[in-house]
Amino acid sequence: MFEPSTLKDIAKALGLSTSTVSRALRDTHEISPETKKIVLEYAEKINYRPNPIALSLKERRSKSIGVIVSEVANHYFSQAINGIESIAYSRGYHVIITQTHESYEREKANIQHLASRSVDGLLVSLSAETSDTSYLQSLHKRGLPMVFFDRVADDIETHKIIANNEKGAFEATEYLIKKGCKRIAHLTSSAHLSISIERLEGYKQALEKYGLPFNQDYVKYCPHGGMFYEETETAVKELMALEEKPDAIFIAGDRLSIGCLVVLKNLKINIPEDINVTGFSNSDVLDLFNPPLTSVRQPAFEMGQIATEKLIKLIESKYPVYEFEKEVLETSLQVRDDL
Amino acid sequence: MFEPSTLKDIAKALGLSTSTVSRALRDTHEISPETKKIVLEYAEKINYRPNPIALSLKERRSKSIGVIVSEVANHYFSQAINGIESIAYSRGYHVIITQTHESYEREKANIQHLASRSVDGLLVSLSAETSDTSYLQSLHKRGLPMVFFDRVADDIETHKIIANNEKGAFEATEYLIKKGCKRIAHLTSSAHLSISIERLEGYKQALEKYGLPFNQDYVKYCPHGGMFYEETETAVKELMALEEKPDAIFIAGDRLSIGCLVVLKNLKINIPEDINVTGFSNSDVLDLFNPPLTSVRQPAFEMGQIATEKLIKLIESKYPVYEFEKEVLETSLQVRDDL
DNA sequence: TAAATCTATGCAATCGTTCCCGGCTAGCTT
DNA sequence: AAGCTAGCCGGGAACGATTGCATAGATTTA
Repeated sequence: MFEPSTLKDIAKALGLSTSTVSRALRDTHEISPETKKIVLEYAEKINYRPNPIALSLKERRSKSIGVIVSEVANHYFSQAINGIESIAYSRGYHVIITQTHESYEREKANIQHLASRSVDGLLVSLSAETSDTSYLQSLHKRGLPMVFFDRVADDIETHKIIANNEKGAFEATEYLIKKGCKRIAHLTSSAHLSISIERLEGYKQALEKYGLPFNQDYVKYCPHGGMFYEETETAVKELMALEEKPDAIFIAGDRLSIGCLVVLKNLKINIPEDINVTGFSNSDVLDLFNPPLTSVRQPAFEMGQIATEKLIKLIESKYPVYEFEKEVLETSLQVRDDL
Repeated sequence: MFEPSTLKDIAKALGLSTSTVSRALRDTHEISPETKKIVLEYAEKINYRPNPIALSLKERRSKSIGVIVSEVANHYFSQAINGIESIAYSRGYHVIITQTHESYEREKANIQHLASRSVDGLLVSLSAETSDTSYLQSLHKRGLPMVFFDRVADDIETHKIIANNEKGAFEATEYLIKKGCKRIAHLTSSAHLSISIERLEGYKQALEKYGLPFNQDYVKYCPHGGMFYEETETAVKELMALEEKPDAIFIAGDRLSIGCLVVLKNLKINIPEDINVTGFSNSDVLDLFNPPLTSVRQPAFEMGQIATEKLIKLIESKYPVYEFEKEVLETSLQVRDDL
């Protein structure tokens, strides 16, 4: 079943050699116009398509890039993926998407699977659980091109595309402060993630600017990025059990933001009466939420595009690249006040 | 850069032939235990991994399956993809996801790209725009295994996994009727999609059972599945411009349901005062919406799993398969009343 | 003791494609 | 007329892995 035609088939049918057929199809100058015409017409007729696997073997590249994200069911990542695809397909590259579900083990397995399947490069956003990136290091040292986006590994020298997390976090916290909140908690993903560190920093800076004290008890981490309901629930409960209950929460991630709203609803904690909330999210439908959630939005699509462009440039570079850039894109605060 | 080691490298280093090395690694009985040990240890040391591309060329299969959905940023599809991955990876298959964004052209391009990249099989959910499936037909005739899920092509003989759309639609409509609605509109995707036809049928049956008249003006199609805001907006506006305004809308899809809520909000049409709404959706956070949306939920994860199992069975079958099944899974009505 | 069997290994073809190299036949130059 | 070049084409190696067959030496058997 399903036996695609090969060069050899054409050669046999036309009484030519495979090399002639190959050259005719690739439009080399050393094939006579008549032969070319015959070959092209026959190839068209039997709908010949070169076998990409054979090509990959010969060219030692697969024209495909691997993408590692925590999950596609995340507004930020699904938008970033659209950006990635838009560039990749226009440049003739395949996109293979894998999900870590915030698990280090799955991340490692997926990436090694991709690398051994000969993807030409990797677009990586680390999982929440990942703190050890040595396996990535070794792939990188062996010359596999990779570009990080969103959640980057600081100890690997390559291109990185991130949002201005500090400023985004600053603005979100400032927004809460200007609404009159005094005790602002911070719910975030795992502590070693680059985005967690940067967003925490922005949060701290806003507190400092407005003369509010920083209280470590107000910072709650979710090592699994809120993949389990219980994780988020515990964090919220701990916050609400504090002697000095927070009057606001700034949330550092897309999944976490929505997860936190669910928890608050289930715990019958009302927004904004009992507590104010704002967070990072790229969801388009936050307006529909009750109450609407003011959010920090990242330029996900553009981040995906830029990361892919840089990756393809790395892949197609004739010489090893040693100059790497960290591109920082601005976020935007989407104010949704329940007036 | 990045030159993985090959059988030849090992053979040369150890003074053996590639065939011996190959056999030693595959643990054939005809290699002496000592040789095996030496080869295995050396392979381990240099971290040898067989080149999957060379293997694909030889075995004439790639151990990868292609998935075609409208978009991953859709709760139904992202859950289905998780189901697909869970089975595929456990069976050693790669998953390549492509998005059509409801466009026929992109669907065709993606599928032909996948087929020419030698995926071993296809998991297909048709785009809203697709009515001509002849290009799929021809691939199928040439022997490429494929399984449809959710949005199926009736004229292609293969396995199909769908939800009980008729019953789901019936229950949703019935729910609206029991709430007292008399003029129930139906907002749906493009008319030729299998799910549209089945859901319309369930809607009609509910109307009939409860003695309500069927009015064609109350049925609005979105040929692009609501990919553009304007498309949904126009449909809703047309409904609300009718002489006998509907007092409820039953919506036939995930994206459409959420899109419709956004439109209603922007048009300042209030739920449930001005109109009642219910629809198909697999979103986990509908509870957070204002007002909450009662929805029909499909067993997306299971559908993905079953489709993948059947596809792999097709792929690995030694003989051509002519007996195909249509598996129908039950939906569940998630009642969310704003009491 | 010679033949048969067995063990351990190497050779070479194969998958589909590209490309280097070399050969042949014109036609052109001197 | 002999040599040269250009145009056109085929042969075969290579990419990395598997595998049927051949073959070497060692061992067993009649």
